[in-house]
Amino acid sequence: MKKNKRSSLQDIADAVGMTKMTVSRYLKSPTKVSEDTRSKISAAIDLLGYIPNKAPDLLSNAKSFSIGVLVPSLTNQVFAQVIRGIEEITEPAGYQTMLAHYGYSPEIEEKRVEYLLSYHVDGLILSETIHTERTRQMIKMAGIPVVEIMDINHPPIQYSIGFDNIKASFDMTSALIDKGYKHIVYLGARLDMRTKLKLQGYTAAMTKRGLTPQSIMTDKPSSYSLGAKLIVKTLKDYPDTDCVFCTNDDLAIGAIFECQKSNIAVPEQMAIVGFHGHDVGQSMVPQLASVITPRQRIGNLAGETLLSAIDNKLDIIAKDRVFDVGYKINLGEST
Amino acid sequence: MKKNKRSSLQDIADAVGMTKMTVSRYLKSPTKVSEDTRSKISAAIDLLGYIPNKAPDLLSNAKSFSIGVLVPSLTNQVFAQVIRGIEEITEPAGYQTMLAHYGYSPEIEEKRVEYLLSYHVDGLILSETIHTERTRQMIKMAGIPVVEIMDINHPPIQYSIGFDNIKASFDMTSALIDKGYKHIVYLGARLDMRTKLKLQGYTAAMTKRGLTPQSIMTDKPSSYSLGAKLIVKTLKDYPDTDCVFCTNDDLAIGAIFECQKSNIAVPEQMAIVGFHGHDVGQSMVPQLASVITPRQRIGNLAGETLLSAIDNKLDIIAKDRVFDVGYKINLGEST
DNA sequence: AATTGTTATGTTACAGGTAACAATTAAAAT
DNA sequence: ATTTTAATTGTTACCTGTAACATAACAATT
Repeated sequence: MKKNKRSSLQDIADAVGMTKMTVSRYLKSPTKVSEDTRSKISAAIDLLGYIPNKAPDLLSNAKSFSIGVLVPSLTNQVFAQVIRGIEEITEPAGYQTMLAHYGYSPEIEEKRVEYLLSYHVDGLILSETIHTERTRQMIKMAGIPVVEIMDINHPPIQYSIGFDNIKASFDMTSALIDKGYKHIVYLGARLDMRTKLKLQGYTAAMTKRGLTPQSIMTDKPSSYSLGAKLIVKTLKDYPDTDCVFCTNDDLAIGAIFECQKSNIAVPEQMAIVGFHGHDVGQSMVPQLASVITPRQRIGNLAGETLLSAIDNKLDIIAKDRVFDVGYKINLGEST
Repeated sequence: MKKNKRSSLQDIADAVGMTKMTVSRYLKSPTKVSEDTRSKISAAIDLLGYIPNKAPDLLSNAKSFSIGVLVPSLTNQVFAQVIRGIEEITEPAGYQTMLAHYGYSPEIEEKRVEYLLSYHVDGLILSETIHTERTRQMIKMAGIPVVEIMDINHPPIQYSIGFDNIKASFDMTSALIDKGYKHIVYLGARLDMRTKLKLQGYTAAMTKRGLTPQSIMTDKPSSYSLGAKLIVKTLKDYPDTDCVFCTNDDLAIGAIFECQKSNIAVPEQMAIVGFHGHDVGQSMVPQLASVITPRQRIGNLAGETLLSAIDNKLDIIAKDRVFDVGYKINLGEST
């Protein structure tokens, strides 16, 4: 089943009685070889079935026309949209995306960065601002452009594109307080950096307005069912609660479903708020209050920045390495 | 910013006054070099920061310990779960996943297959049974194991793992008819093969029971909002409708939300049914009726089958190349 | 003292495509 | 007829790690 090795340029060349150089030329710029040769090589390729080989490209220091994209999770729709945004830019420019995920762990991220660099990607997009020391060292050694996305609270390695999670969370909390809520509880899952930043913003807003911050945190991964569990726990631990601010939409939607099951009126008895503005939440009844973040735009900008950096076109932006895309507060129908 | 080339084994070797062969030995099996050399090389690597290089591996015909996984879409949660299932098996076995998507297009799939093969993946998992001629030829030439997943209605290239979309759709439709629904409309989006197979099963069941199959099809990609639009169109085009069978959960959930907005009682006035059994649908109120498919299990089995084939352990299964994982009909609360 | 065994390291060759330069041939210009 | 130019193809060298084999140095055994 697997004996006959795939054919190389040499095999094609032998078949037509020429050198592989000529075959190489045929593939890269057909007009550089004679009409006659062209058709002979074409026939030989049809017969023998040539599959391109990336190995020599990597071996020489040629551009690989591939970029590495690292996201924490593939099940998280937020990143699916970011990826789409990236590829909208990089695909038309001829770059292949090498995608990997690291389950929110800096150690796994390190392994993934090594993996991507071992394939000589021309640039890297990371979804995190926290990295291991070796991750940073490898990136520096590789000497390729890097764009960090999603949060802009840490100084970037090179460029960063995202929004201020602390401020977003602060603003949403303030808006909820303005609307009259007094007992707002923050629900956090998967204790990654962004969850912590949002808690920080929430806490600051509550404290500033003389209210007591209260939170329920778990390191379990987010899911609808976890949202359901957390709202139950909230009602038990903090019976006065009139609003829950969830670290993401999945938790919030799960919480709403649970309230619907238990006949708790949303928002009359319980206001529920999420983060990011997922499609589900925005389409559902009641429409979920959420911090709407421009995921696709982040992807677009990350792609553009990376490509510009790869092409050394970034002297101008060099001073302005952090790009804030902002966010929008939507109080929806669930508050 | 990008002058200093990353260091090669030769650079490390030069730094400690040895040949790169010794450095190579140190990396692969440290005990093969002397204690003294070991610490010197280790120090040099720390200083110069060696990043592994896949190029020579690819160039020689060494196993790459990578597998290619092709999914139609990353935004589709179904495939996110399949991927998780695959990696649960392949990661611990030391294989890296090279992931690519092709937007339901056989032509793009062809490009992606070429891309993956150009990186010498050891095996391939495809989410489709329809491929271009060149895709098939390349796979044959490459001589690597291939597993096709999701549907088992077409004879596989080598192995296939999934379920019978026609039968699943037939069974669900029959169950709906049994429950008393008479005017069931099928809603289809993104007219890929599986949508068509499901329509086929639906049509067969309706016809068999003396009912008139009616469908609304669009080639737009599935989304919640499309589900909303389609239910509106259904009510206009087929006012008698008492049940809609959607080609996937996204459409169904969008339809339910729309009904909730328009005060159409689900299921009393309109029953709504989806396909796959997404978390959202299973958690929501009312719980969505759906064909529950074992996505993660498909991934697990695909991973296991592929690894076995890579290790040439599949003489036994060779006769039994199609694996049916089945499905479950859940009539939920939305019927 | 001569032989064998062991350990550590070195040498050579190879995988496949392409840049850079060289060579050949035919056609065009003097 | 001779030189110039253009078009086409060939040659060489290179990128990097490792398998396979070779060698060196020294310890252990007879």
